[in-house]
Amino acid sequence: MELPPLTQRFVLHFGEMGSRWGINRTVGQIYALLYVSPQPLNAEEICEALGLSRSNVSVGLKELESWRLVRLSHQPGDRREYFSAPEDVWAIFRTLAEERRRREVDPTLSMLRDALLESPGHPDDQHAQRRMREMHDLIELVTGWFSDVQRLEPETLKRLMRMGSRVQKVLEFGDKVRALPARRAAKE
Amino acid sequence: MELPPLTQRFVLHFGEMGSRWGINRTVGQIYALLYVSPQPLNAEEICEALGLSRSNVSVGLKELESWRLVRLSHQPGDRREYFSAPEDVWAIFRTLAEERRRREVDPTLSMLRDALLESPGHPDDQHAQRRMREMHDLIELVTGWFSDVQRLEPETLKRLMRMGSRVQKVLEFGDKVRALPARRAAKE
DNA sequence: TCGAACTTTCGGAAAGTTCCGAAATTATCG
DNA sequence: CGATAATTTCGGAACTTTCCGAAAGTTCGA
Repeated sequence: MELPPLTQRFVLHFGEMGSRWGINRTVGQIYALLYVSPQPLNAEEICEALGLSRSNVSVGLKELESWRLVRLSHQPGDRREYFSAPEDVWAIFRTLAEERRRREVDPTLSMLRDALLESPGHPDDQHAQRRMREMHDLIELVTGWFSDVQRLEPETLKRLMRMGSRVQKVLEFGDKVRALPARRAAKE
Repeated sequence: MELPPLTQRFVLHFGEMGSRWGINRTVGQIYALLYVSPQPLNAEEICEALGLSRSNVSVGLKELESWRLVRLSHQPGDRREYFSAPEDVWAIFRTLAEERRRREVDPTLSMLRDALLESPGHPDDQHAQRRMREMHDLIELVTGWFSDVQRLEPETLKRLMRMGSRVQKVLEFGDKVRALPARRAAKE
């Protein structure tokens, strides 16, 4: 691997972090490289740059595709596939959040939904079910809110985030102004 | 393992998910058990309930402690340690978010900060650094906002989340009302 | 301070993951 | 329809993680 120094540091760091992110070192390195690369790269170039075997890179790219984190493109008069990360870092963030949700929370949510339909006989299971309901409600609230917010324009989202906890003020204020039954929030 | 059926399903599910969450099966099962258990459990009881070795449970509990996800308690006249999950599922959620941030994003943020102080010589590194800045700014914005919001009361937070994307409206509204230099947001 | 009750650490077997090179497969061009 | 370039799959070696039982360490009452 002979990359310019900053790029190298970035790539190696992502490789190390890979395990914590639930992807492996190779996949982390590949994505880091694509992310900072000024132009799309083909598989061979990735092997070259990172000192990985061709097959390993192939599998790594498939993995990244399954995360919807890479874009494919072609160069005229060249039938190799070229890979790149999306330009917009917010798009990457959103995809990551969506995929993580799909893999890490949806299965649990559906398991909880099923469990809540049962009528437990054992008293311990009755308590367990109450706990599951608490967890279920929290997850629904958080993920539902997340997908709402994800539909906002990046600019709106940025503005919202920069407000931080000052939203609270606005919220209270808004409440007072439109304290009319017709405009009340749906649930609760 | 002979747990009542609902509890059993919950425990097994968390075990399976464990790998996706970055903890292992055993740790997932232990936490699931503590979460639904009507009272604190000692290590021996956990072994018993889940059919795990004593040492394995010991390590698993240490792991959960390092995540700050378990509470320790004692029974009068019994010097074994009793473990439980916090009552409040929001507290669990917050701890999880904080720890994940600490482990999964802070190291990257600090690596990026360092990288942004350099003056890259290679042109590819100059591009790389621009990309790193984009990533850095996004992470700072998101995590900063997160820690702001985390300081809100759970009730306020719930209200905020139930509003979903309607916040946008309130935001625009608030903007119009207090369109005075003195109250402008700090950054932009 | 001794010993019983707990807890943790250690060493290694079993299981799982990563990653390579070779072989097989697929796609594209003449 | 081959020939050839590109990609994917396969089999197995190297490495890592998980998890047990045994040994060592800690804590606390008598």
